[in-house]
Amino acid sequence: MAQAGTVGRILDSAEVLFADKGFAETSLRAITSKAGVNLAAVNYHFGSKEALIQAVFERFLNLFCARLDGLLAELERKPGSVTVERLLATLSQSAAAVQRGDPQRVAIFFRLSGLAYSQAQGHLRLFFREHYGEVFRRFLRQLAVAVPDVPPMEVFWRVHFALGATIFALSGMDSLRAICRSDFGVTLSAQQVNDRLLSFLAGGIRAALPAS
Amino acid sequence: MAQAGTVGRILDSAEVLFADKGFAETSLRAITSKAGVNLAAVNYHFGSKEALIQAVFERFLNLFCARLDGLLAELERKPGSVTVERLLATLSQSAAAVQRGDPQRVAIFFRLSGLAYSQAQGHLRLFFREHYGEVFRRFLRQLAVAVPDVPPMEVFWRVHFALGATIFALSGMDSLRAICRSDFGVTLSAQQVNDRLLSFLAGGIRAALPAS
DNA sequence: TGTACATCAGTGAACGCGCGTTCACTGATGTAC
DNA sequence: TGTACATCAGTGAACGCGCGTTCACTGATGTAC
Repeated sequence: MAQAGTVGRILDSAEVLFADKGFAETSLRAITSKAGVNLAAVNYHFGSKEALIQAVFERFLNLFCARLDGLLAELERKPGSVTVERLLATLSQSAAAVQRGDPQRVAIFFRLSGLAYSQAQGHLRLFFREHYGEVFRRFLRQLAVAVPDVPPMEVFWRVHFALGATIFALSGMDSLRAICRSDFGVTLSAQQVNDRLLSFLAGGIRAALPAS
Repeated sequence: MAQAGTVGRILDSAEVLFADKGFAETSLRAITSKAGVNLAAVNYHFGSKEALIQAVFERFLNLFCARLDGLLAELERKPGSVTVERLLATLSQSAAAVQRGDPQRVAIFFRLSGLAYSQAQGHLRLFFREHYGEVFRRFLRQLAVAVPDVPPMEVFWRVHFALGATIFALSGMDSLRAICRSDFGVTLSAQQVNDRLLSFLAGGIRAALPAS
């Protein structure tokens, strides 16, 4: 992450600053000075700030989706044994593929996802659906098989609820861990938070259906 | 919402525009021209843009917390009968108190909450904990009683997971309902989405504890 | 091997624009004597 | 009742600043003949 070329250094700096402050609040000047490159280099290599934001996401999502795709293919080869827990663990592992040496990058990934979701209703959401909708539907299909008592449409909703809980919890994980430490005197590791989250999600996905 | 004074008209316009585009992306010029007031009026009445953002939240949170406080006090008078479902319904009702005639305002409230959470790690989070931490802890206490099998620290985490699912789902509700309609041919009402969310949350809060 | 030209990463300085904020001012209403 | 002054909501125009973007330029490397 240090000796990369100009393009790589811009991406490295941009993802950290974006995750920290948000897209609008991070200027190209901040990014390029952190990266040690010329201000004009962003527009030279990426074309615009918006395109840079997209490129930052692309680097994360390509790693994540490639891993997820591979793991889902593996699971498809042994049907019947696929449980909710195993599918959730699959997502966990895919997110870990994003690390590239720096464990902090998983947190950055989730903070960026949270930002992308709440801001920028437009271009990023579209970009996501276009490039990664296929993997997502593949995951949904397997999950529907794992919980045969829950109709597909209910699975759809519950996955989105779960997505919200995940992004929200993991993007604010550091503050939550600090509060937990001061309120309960217990210091949880990231892994322990993750285990708790997965239990919660599995419980939600398998919950009793609402009376209709 | 039409014939209010300058201060009210500014707040009304600001909350809609902030919810739609985010804080940084909404200019005071956009707010004041929508409100039909002079640009300088924001700084005259509120002091700064940041103070305006805080005032927008204050108006929502005062309504929400007043209602929640009242309902929790009622529940405390009849202990023993307090269930997870009833506590979640209490939150639902409190959120509805925010409407003030316009049903859209609940969605605005949640979109703003989502924005506040992911952006602006600083002043808003602090403001929230300072002014509304007491009601929040009161709610946590009652919830811990309702699920005696789940230790308080686990309740803490699960409530934050639930908060994430809620803010995420409700702030993006319109898009999710559109996807649901196109993928499953079913049009759900806001109330139906809400019922599904509450089932999911109850399942998550009552889930089996992770193996430690 | 030498020369002319093309390509391309990167640069430094400037551009115009929209932003939040400020300031001197107006006009209406209230208060003191 | 009349006059002088204070208060306050609101205004119009301008301020300086930081922003994303552009542009003419440099210097190194590759290619053609």
